[in-house]
Amino acid sequence: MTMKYNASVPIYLQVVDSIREKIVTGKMSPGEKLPSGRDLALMYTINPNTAARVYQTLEQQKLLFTKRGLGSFVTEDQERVIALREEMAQELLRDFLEGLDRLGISREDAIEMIKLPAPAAKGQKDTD
Amino acid sequence: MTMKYNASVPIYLQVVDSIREKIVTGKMSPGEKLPSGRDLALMYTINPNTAARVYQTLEQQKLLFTKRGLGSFVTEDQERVIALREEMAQELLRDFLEGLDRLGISREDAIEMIKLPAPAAKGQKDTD
Amino acid sequence: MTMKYNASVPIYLQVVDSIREKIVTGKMSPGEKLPSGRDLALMYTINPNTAARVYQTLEQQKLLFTKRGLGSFVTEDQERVIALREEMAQELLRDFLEGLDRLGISREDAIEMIKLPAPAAKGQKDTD
Amino acid sequence: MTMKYNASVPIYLQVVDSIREKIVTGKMSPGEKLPSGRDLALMYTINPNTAARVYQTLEQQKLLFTKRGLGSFVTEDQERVIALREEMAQELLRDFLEGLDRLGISREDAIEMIKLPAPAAKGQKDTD
DNA sequence: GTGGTCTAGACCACT
DNA sequence: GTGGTCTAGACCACC
Repeated sequence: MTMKYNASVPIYLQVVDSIREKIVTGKMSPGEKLPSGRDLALMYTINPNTAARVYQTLEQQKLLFTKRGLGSFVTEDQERVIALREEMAQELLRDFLEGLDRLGISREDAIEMIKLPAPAAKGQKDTD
Repeated sequence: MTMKYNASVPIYLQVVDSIREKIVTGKMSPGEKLPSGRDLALMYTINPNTAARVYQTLEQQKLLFTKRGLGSFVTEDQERVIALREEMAQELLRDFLEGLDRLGISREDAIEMIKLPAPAAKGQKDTD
Repeated sequence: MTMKYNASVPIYLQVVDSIREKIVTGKMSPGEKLPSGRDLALMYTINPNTAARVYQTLEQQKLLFTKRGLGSFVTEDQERVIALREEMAQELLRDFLEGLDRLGISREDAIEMIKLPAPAAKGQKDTD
Repeated sequence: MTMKYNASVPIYLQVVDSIREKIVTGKMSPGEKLPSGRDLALMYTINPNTAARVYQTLEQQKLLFTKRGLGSFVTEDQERVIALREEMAQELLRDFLEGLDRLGISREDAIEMIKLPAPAAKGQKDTD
C-alpha cells in the first residue's frame, strides 16, 4: 500500500483518491471496516493527523461513516457509490473532450488514438 | 479574455495554459508579439507580478522569448510547438485511459461515450 | 426502544436522556425497577459497558439508586424529580432566548413562530 | 474577541459559531475581508492550525471564500446568508418545541414563560 | 483500542 | 504577508 507521492498534489488527497477508487470499484464492500487511523498512517507512511484528514474528507463525501471508538466503515449507501462512479466517469470524459477541443482534435481522431496500442509511458510529470 | 479562475489551481498556471493553448493551436503565430506584461495584467485582471510570472514560465518552456525593451514574442521554433502539441495530446489520452482503467471501464464503452452527445455541463467545481 | 443515534453526541448520553425523560415526565414511577444492565444493552442495542455507564451516570444525578443483587430503581425522592424538571425547562427556555438574541429575533416574533404550525422536519443531521 | 471556551465543545466550532453569527446578523458585510489566519489565532488565542480549521469549516458552509495569498472574505452570496439565518431560526424553534414536548409543557405555557422576565442566569454548564 | 482535538513549529507556493 | 500542508506529539472521551 506504500505509494509514490506526487509532490504537486496534497498527500491526503492522493490517499483519498486511492481509497475512493477501492470503494467505487468494489474492491471494498459496503459496511466493510477500514483500517484504524493509526494503521492507515503506518500503511501509507504518513502522519496520523494526515490519516485522520483522509477519513474526514471521505466522510464528508459520504463514502464512509465513523463510529467513535469503533472505527470507520465503508458507506452502506450503495446508490451513493454508484452515483459517484457515474460522476467520475462523466468528469473524466468531459475533461477529455474539452482537452480535445482545446487542441483542435476531432472525436474521430480521438477514437483512433484510443484504439491504437498505448503510447510509451510518461516521464515523471512532477516530483521533486 | 477575462477568465473565471479555478480556486484550486494557481492563477498564473491557468493563464499560462490559456496562452499556451493559443500558441499550440495556431491562434498565435510564430514571432507574433505578445501583450506587454502590464497589458496582460489588465486583460486577465491579475496582478502585474503574476503576469510577469506567466511570461517567465512560458519562456522556460521555450514557447516565447523576450527582447529587452521590445517585449515578448511567440517562439519561432515551429518544431517545438508541434512537439508540444503532440505531448499534450499524448498526456491527455494517457490520463483518459488511466482514468478508465481505474474506474474499470472498457475502451469500447469509452468510445461509445465519446460518440454520444455530451452530457450536461457540471456546476462549477470551485470558482470564485 | 430502539433508537437512531446521533453520531455527534455520545451514545450513553443519548440513552441517559431517554431514560431521564421517562422519569421526569412520569412515564416511570418512583421506586419502579429498571431493566437490568444486560437487558438495557439489548433494548438499546448498545454495549453492556455502555449500558453500565448509563446507570452510573443516572445514579450520579440521583435519579436512580442501585441495590446489589436486586437491580436499579427509579429514585423515590419526588422533589428531586420535580426540581430537575424545572431545571430542564429553565435551561430549555434560556437556550431558546439566547438563540433568539443571537439571531436578532424579537420575542414577539418568536411567539408568532410558536403559534404557527410546525415547519417540515429537517433531514437527519447526522445519524448512522 | 477573547472568548471563554466551553470545554465540552471543540474550540474551533465555538469560533466558527462566533464568526457565523457575525455574518448572519450582518455585523460582517458581504465581501468584507476577515482577519488573516495568523491574526485570528492571536485574536482568539488559539493555534494557527485551529484558526485555519475555522476558516476551512466556514468555507465548506459557503459562508466565506478564500483567495490564496490574499485572505478570506465573507461570501457575497446574500441569499446563502439569508437562507442560513432562516435555517438557524427553524432549528432553534424546532429544538425548543421538541424540548417542550419531551417535558410535557404546552405551547401556551411556553409562551407565558417567554413573556415573563428572564430567569436568573445559569450556573456554568460545563467548564473544567 | 478508536477517533477527535489541540498545540507547536516547520516548509512551500501564491499574490 | 497569506493560505495550505505536513510532521510530531500530546490529551481526552468513547466503546
